[in-house]
Amino acid sequence: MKIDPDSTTGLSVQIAAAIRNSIVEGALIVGERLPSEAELAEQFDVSRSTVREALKRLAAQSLIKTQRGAFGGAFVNRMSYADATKQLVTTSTLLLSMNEVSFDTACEARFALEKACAPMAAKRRKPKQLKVMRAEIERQSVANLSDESFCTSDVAFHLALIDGAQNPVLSYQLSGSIEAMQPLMNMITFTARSRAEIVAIHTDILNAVEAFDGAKVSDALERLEAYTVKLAHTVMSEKDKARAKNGPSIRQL
Amino acid sequence: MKIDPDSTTGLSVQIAAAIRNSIVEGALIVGERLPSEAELAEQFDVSRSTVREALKRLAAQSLIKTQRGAFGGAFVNRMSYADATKQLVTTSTLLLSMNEVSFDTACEARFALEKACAPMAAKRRKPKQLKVMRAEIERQSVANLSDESFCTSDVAFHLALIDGAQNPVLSYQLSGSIEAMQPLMNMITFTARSRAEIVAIHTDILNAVEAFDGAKVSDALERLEAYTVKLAHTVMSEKDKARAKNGPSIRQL
DNA sequence: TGCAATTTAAATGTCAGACTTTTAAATGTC
DNA sequence: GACATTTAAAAGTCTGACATTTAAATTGCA
Repeated sequence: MKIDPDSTTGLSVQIAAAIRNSIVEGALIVGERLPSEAELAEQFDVSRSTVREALKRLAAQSLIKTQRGAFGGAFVNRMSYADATKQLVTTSTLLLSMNEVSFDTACEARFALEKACAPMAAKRRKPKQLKVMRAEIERQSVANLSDESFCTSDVAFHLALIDGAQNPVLSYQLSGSIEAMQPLMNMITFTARSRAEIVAIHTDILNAVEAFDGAKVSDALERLEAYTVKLAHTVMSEKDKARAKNGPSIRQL
Repeated sequence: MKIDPDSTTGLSVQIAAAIRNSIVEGALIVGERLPSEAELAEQFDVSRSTVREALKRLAAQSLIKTQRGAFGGAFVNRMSYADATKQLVTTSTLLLSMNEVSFDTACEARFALEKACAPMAAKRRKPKQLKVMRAEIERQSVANLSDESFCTSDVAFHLALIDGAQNPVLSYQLSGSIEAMQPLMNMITFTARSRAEIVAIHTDILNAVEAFDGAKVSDALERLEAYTVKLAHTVMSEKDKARAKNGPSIRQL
């Protein structure tokens, strides 16, 4: 673990990279305690603040966790599915919101992945997933639900569906593309009619999953994708019309 | 953007969260310059070092980039696909290496996603992707190639395949699951025979993609998955035997 | 002896202030 | 006008101090 004080890259960046490598390569294993900040400062021949900045970088990536007090310090963190999902959602959300990704492209990716998951989910689903899906459909049917709550429930429904595949890696990967789309979905105002349509398709999915019928799930997902895209286009073209009347917008989809 | 000095969570964590929210919610837009560290310190009523630690956390997530010198400062970063992919690969790699995820589970997830992508790739692929795939097959056929180089080329081949779908979001998502598996694949020693088998399947994929035949691509991917799993099991059971002779191992797959 | 309260020491967290380096704009010079 | 110099703003780094937290060690008491 050596760093170059004359490099143009900052010292704290180099130190973070050095420690990150040690973790990825297995030289530092889960739960292991790193040397104290003071010791690291001496080892790398930098000040304690520089070491701290490096450690904060690693903490932001969930690579380490710090604990205060005697016998505290920085410990290599076991990356949990929850940690990883949080990271993935933040990254994906920003990627989508900052890169003029069209709604259609994001939607296509999301449903392509979900459809890949559907047959497995239909085959392996447990009562637990059916229960969650049913509960979310109930919630979505409530009349006075806000658009945002509707979207949140929608996300929960689909996460339950993919959980049915009983593959945590798949759940992790998919949760990224599904949750990251929520800000985009939140832009849509759901009329009572469109909600009824979506709930109907969700019900089809639930029934198909319950019947272990993967093909039917895929079919329903395809319909849902088509309907979602159509809905988004309608909403967006209406907003376009409003924009044309009210002058240039501040931000576009 | 307010923080609570009496909270148990650290000040730099709170400040990072506050700024992150401003970015995610759109209050700070891409390219915008944050106040200088000194100004932020005054605004939040903390020391400059605390502000710096907060900024380093955000920089580690590619949310901001800092520039030195006059008219420098911290700027909201446009999350690029490259940035996002790097984050995703780091996270996924650690998730897989630290959580006793079975090879089969990771492999299943990876191929499920890739199969989802295959029909689209077959339909839309451009000469560019064919060219890359062909070049990588060439590389994989070289006799004296190291196992690691073989794996690297394997990754490049599959990335080219999914690029064929012409959906950058999909490419981003998939690159995570494919690249993150590389450390697991690197544990396998590829015999000349197994390499020949893999190259043969890759060639089938290339030909099917060239012929716009999505079904054939999916079929080939299924064979590749089965073969990969079989190969991994063979290697692992042999390592198990070696372990049984040589005593307990330090790390298991 | 056994347990509860207290002390202690080792860490991280925070602060304050100084100095270094980088960088672009402003200024000066030919 | 083109080029060199100065300047000022900002991040990067260093030093040293103090605050806070925490678990272990010690002490005190029954």
